[in-house]
Amino acid sequence: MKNIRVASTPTIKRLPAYLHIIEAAAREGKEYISGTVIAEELELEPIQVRKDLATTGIVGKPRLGFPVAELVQAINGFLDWNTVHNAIILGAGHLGTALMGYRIFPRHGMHIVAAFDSDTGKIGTKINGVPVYALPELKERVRKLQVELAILTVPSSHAQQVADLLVDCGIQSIWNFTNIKIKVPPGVIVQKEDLSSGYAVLSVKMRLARDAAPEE
Amino acid sequence: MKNIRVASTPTIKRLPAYLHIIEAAAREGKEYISGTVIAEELELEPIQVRKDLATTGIVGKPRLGFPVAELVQAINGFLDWNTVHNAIILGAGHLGTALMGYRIFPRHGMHIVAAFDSDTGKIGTKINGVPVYALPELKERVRKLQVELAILTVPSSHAQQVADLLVDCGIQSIWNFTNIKIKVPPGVIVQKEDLSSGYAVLSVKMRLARDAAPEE
DNA sequence: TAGATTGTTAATCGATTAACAATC
DNA sequence: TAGATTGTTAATCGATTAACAATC
Repeated sequence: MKNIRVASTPTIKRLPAYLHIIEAAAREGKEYISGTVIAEELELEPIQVRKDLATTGIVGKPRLGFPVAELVQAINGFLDWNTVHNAIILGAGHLGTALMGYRIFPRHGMHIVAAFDSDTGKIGTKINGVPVYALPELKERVRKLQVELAILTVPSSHAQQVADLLVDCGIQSIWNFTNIKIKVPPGVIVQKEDLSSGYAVLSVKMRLARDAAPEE
Repeated sequence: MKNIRVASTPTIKRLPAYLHIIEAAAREGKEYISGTVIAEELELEPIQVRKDLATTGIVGKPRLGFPVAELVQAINGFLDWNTVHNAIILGAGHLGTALMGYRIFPRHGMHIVAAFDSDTGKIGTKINGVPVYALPELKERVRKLQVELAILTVPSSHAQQVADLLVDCGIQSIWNFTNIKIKVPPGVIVQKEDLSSGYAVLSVKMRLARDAAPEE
């Protein structure tokens, strides 16, 4: 299990898309899948897919491609998606609720075991089977439930404040869905899910398309 | 208005974060902001901020920094966030509802003017002030409301089918929140918001942190 | 003035792409 | 066998970073 290589961030970001396709192939009973086929599906270059898959350590067979079952195992292993990680949601609004309902997360080892909100109407209820607690209970619940990851879906105005709380509770990893760059002590992992970035890229593409083909 | 430069995708993705900070500076009444200050706030290199800001065409003053008001205008102009774009939501579930409630979108020119869903319980109602229609009405509404952008928040299993519908209605830009790579004709812009990618990066970071500091 | 910050040009770094022998 | 696909090594491309003169 020690022959796990390093991979660049762009490579890591592409792995889930590969996994998605490879798992579909597995369900269809295919034994091998070629980098060429994956590349076509995702509109990537075959060489890029091969290079990326090389980081999993799985060797393919010329003419046939890569062994499907091994690849699924290796990618899941590389991403650590075979291990269970308990997570909590901070902010049981629509976004938080949407994430609680995502079926893929538990399939990738992420189990949302609790949500926290300041709305007394929600506290004590269950959303999608996930119990909603009040914030003062955070520390104890985190300890008891062995929470490793906190998902931040509170309003931006509360983001830093809640992040501070999380850090205080010993949370080491935060998935930040707010548009605030939160400040945390060194060592705490923060992954920012940046809607604005995506929208910016989209906006520029739309502007360029409009500029290219002016009026109708 | 023609001195808009090109910018790389990484640069475009950083611009909203810059804008966020610069607008805060504007609210505080600051006339100038230096690249150094922005860099510190975002934990980036000052040289990178300067390079990025150079694409806006705004020239800074040594010692002082960049003129705040001009930067705000230039970045918004570059991102085309001063122009109104009508958008629709496909799939009025929790994620769709969350997006309808985002206050930042209208501030960046994006107005969600309608939502579409197959749930008869939702059709005819308003969510966050946005009317929910049935899918068969799509074509007519798109035309009447002059919709430019469609936001795809349907279940993955329906993603391609709904995307086909959108293309058929003449939609040129799709913001895809499903984990499916949808197929569209050339010319149609698709921006994929990829939760799995973010989760993959986070997972690997967590694994590496764990491997680095083994057991406790 | 002194010195922090800009803008530009050059150097470095890293990711993508190309080329091609090896091979199932 | 023939040929599509792999894996490796090298070339290219593009983004980041460094260096530094110009300047407010």
